[in-house]
Amino acid sequence: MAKVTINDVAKKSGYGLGTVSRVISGDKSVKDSTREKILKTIEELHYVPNVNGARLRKKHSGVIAVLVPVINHPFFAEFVECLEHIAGKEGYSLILLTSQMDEQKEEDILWKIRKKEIDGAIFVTHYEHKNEDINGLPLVSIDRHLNHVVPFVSSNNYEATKEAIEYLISTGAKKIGFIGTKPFVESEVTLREKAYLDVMKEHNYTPYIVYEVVKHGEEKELVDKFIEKYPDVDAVFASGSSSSTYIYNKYVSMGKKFPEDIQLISYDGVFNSWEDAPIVTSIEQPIKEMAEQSFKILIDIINGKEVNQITLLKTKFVKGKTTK
Amino acid sequence: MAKVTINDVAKKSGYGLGTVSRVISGDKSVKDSTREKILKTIEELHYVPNVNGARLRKKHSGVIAVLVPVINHPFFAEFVECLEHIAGKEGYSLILLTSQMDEQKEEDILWKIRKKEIDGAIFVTHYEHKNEDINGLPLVSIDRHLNHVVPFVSSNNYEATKEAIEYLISTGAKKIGFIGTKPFVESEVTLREKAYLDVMKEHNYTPYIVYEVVKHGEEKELVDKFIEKYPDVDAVFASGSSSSTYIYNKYVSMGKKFPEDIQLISYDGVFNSWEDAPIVTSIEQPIKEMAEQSFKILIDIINGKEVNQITLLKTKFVKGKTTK
DNA sequence: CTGAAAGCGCTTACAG
DNA sequence: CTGAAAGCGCTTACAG
Repeated sequence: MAKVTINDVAKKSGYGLGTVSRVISGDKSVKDSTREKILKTIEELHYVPNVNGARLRKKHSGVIAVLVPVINHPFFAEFVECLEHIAGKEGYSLILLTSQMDEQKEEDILWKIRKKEIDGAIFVTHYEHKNEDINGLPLVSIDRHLNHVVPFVSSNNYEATKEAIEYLISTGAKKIGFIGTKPFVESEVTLREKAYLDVMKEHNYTPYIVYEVVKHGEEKELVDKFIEKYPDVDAVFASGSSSSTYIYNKYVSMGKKFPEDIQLISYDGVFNSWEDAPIVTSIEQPIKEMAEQSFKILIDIINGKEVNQITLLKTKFVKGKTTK
Repeated sequence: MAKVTINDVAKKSGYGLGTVSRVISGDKSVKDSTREKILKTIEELHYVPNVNGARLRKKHSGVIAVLVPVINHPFFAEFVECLEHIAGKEGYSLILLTSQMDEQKEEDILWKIRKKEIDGAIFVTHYEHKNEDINGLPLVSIDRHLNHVVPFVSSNNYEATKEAIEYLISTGAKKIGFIGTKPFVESEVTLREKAYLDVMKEHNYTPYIVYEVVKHGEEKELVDKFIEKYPDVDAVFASGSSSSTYIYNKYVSMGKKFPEDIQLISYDGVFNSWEDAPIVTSIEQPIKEMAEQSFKILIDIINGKEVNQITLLKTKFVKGKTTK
């Protein structure tokens, strides 16, 4: 049970450790008969290569990290799940970090790169970073253009929101409200509010808006506030799916009927598979594609390739039962 | 920008690399004035220790892994989130693996231990493992006694379910149904069905049960099947919270009133924070404590300490609006 | 196609 | 309190 190393395999098989290493890494330049013998020895000895030796020597780890504010949230959970799947398929391990309970995690992820624990990271950052801290590091940002250097992946927030609001107008909605969690920092997500305001202005509609910074998991407060402040709107746009179920239930319990009395559209369109079919009309983000793209871009950066700084992916308008 | 190593720090500061290493690791035996000088040099050089050198030498990685079937599920998401928080606080990195899309991940996690990528793992295993594959590895299982060697952490499934069913009986329920996802393998979770059947028998009640193996995310099928098969029950016990919202909505849409016409209790009691307050009466698992315990046990194993093979944590009965 | 050698960047007894 | 040396387990030019 003493740990067996590549040296033991070399000795027992009668070959040099270079050759053993080549067999392990799948190097083509090894004679078939040699490979077979070495493979047999590996089996006999129950040899398992130690990754830390390899990582030290090769100068990369085959590990990436993903940072999200929270994991128990439909969008982030789905995103991380997709990413884990892709990373696994491509032979990468995935380290998970959540930042809402501990801001420090955003720093941690940078340090993990510097100390060679990971080759790079994909993050949904909510805090500020100095350029000097992030420049040159293999990073991909979701929804946020950090410093015009770190590439980011997002959805077409502006256009999608604009279309949604215009759709509401086309159905005859007169008093259209907006409920949104304001990002801690400048981000693509802020374009949802901008699109809303732009359309309101264009049509000479009065905006009814509650848009504040709250933590994930506390979106309900905004909804309650909105309903109290603007009890008589006839349509609501919710920027973020996490509150849409709550909004829906709230109006139902007030005796309002969808879509006759009130309409609702939410961004994200993540509905938990254990709930009923999509009830709320929503702008569905291409989460899987976002995960694929951000992974691909990160790997390209790691491999020194050129990458696009901006990647905006198309959302899908999914009609549910909350709009006319 | 050439990478700076511990040697550079030693040279520039005028000390040996052993001393530099001691400063980095916080060894007390270094003179204060020496420490300061070396710290200053580290700063000047922007030196960041390479973990792979240390890991190779120290023979452990400071990384653990968690494996769950899926992450986009209230129980697992919450569990992983708690675990990530604890691991981070204790200086461990956490690798995430999800197995439902790819069974192979369960093997992967074992290999990661053998190749020294991680020091150990906590897993919610759904597949079979040979004893020879897992014995001696630092593992903690959730909800499942794999082989009477791997320690496991679970909740008091049997007692909690028994109490819940008896509660339903005490309120006058006569036709009590059970909807559950059957685990792929023997597990503590199977005790929920056993408790249900035991109570039914004891009271001479007829059991109405739908209990089948389905994937996470496909629990709805069981619900639909149950309702079709037993349309006239007056109480339902759902083993697993993931379908309780669906069950609730389903009966409501059928025109039934909770708790007058039908009662509902679900195991888990995870409700998403973005939904309304707990509506469904539930048996709430102490997820945070389960994460803490499994982490602690894993670290103890890694450090060669003795650990209990069985850890059953107490659930909490949370009365909602779906029971009398 | 294969071997011998150098070296990745650390830590840890050991000696003083 | 500190230094010099050995070694953790690999990979990769280099030479043949």
